[in-house]
Amino acid sequence: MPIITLPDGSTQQFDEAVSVMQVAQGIGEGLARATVAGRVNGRLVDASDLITKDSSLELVTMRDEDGVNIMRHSSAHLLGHALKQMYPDVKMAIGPVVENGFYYDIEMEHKITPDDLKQIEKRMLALAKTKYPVIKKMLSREEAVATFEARDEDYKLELIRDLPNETEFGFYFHEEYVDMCVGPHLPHMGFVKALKLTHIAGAYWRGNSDNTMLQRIYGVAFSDKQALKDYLLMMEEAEKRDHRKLGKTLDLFHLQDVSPGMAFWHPKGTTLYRVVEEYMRAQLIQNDYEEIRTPLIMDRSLWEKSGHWDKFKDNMFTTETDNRDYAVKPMNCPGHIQVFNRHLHSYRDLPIRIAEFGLVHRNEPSGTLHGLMRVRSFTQDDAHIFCTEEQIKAEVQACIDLVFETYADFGFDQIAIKFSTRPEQRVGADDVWDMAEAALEETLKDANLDYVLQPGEGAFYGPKIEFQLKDCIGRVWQCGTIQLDFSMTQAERLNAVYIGKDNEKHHPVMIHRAILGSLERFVGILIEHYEGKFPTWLAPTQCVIVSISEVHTKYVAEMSKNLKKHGFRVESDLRNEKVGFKIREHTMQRVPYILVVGDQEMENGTVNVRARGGENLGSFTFSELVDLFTTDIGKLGRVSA
RNA sequence: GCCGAAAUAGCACAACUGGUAGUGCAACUGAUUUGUAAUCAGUAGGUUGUUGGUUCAAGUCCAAUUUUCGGCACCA
Repeated sequence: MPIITLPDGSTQQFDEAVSVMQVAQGIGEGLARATVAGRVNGRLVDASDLITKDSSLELVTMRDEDGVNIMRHSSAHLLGHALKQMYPDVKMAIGPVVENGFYYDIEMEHKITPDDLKQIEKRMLALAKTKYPVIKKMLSREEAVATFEARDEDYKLELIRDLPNETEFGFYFHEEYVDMCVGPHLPHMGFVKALKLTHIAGAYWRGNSDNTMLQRIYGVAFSDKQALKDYLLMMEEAEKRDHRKLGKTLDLFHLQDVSPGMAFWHPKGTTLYRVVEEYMRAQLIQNDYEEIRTPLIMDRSLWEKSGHWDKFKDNMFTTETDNRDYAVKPMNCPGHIQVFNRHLHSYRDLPIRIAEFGLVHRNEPSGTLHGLMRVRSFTQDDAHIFCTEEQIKAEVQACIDLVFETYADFGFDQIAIKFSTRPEQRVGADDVWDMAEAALEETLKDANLDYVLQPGEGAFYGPKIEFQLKDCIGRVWQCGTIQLDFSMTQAERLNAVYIGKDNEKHHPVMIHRAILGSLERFVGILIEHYEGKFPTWLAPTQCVIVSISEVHTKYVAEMSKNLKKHGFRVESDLRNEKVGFKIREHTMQRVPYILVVGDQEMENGTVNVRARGGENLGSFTFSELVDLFTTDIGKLGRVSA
């Protein structure tokens, strides 16, 4: 005799077990039609599921994000339904929900083409339009196995085998198609209205590169057609921000197949890169770091000793001369320890913070390269802090503060934090790892920061905190990192030493830290973040002086010279073109300020200022102009002053 | 590295089933001396990523290779 409590606090009593849908029908026909699933005592269940005891119940509709995700999940089944009709030999693997949609991994002879995708999508929508009911049945292990054996679903059978303790399996029947799933799913397919298959890709079975490669079909699905349209429009807008595209149109950098994964920086891109680097250099000085430079190529034995060779030799560039093997540095830490060890240190010297804009090379697998985001040659704003165990927390805290301050100056406030612990392949004893992990985690907790734990994802020498930023279409890129390392400084590794209070030799703790991470990647993210409309302090060209006719040439030259004296990045446009034409070009190049100079301005000793975005700020004298620029540049990229 | 797709002038793209590689913008030259998102006219520009093959004939078909794109795996 279940008593059901609804979200408004009202209760309903039933004589016997009742399904979610029946309760919905009792409340109203319209609500029943809209019901996708139920949330019973906080747990999502199918609309057909029976409630047997006293429970709270919320009806889940497509207005609920959970409802939309259920529809997405059922859309994956729908994809299976359509595929099986069109390609009877297809074997289904897994089909989960992802952000905005779903995918299904499948195996079959025929390689799906983009054209096929359209046909499959058409079939899916036609099937959905019939609003056929989805019927759920719980099957015993034997029945489940028999069902999939009859259908040659090898992958599904493997999934069942891997759940040895499970006695019952949820099966969802979509007309002649059947899929196994914990659910919940739609009561009928009429809820699927706004769906698009987006792309095909390869994916390893169970995410393991030793396994077969399957075909993965990605799709997106939304509650209604407008939401789908909005999403597709948003993706189009996002593509316009792509740093690879803007890198070309704004003449910032290019990539060329003579050097895959290594950027050629053009003058404008170099300026942008340099401003970022100089900002970081100023931060180093403020925060008591010492900047150094170390060799690009070092003897292989050093990398063997550090442990990098063992783990990463396949990804290291090497060279050989005079019968010696060298490796191009993939990290800066071994070099920094050489500089630390140039003389004996006292405990009084610690912490010692050694920084380098370190150019590193990593032979990343060819398939991973991606514009400036994943490259083979990049500069890290790297630093290593040598300190005592007592100093760890204060130093890590200072690093975290610096990360947030720096990101804020660049206009980022959405930052995800990950905390990664010991991996399987690692150096160092477990009690040392215990200590290192505890130190990092405590600092995160003390700072009241939300973070996601990633067990087993740490570096081979220590646990790490990672700071991640999103690119324009939601891909997440790691930028900053703070890693704790008790191993590299030990005698059997690179043997960094200081003399303690006890007059004995000790090995310092080393904190590896980078704020921006890879300068290349960070610049790429900046390009996308600002859509190339950089705040004035970053803009490669801060203003262009545009002459109206030839008679103004000299005045423009003088104005340009004076602005450059103040350190502004100025270009002049003296071309024999109409003003409208010149303004159009510089606007498209996203220059923050266009200064127009004609007879009037020359007479009054002023310039007419047009701000990016088209606003005319009016006439400015030279000193007013300097004030305007100085104030603007001083704001850096901060969202609020 | 794996799966799939793509590569044509500086850029964006075209060239039906194999039959003389085009268009727009940019560039260059000339005219125009111009007031806030495109002045007009002309000129030049390509061994169709590379190598090999099929064919009377290849941008187009086949093979290899390089790079790029979308994912997957990887990411010190």
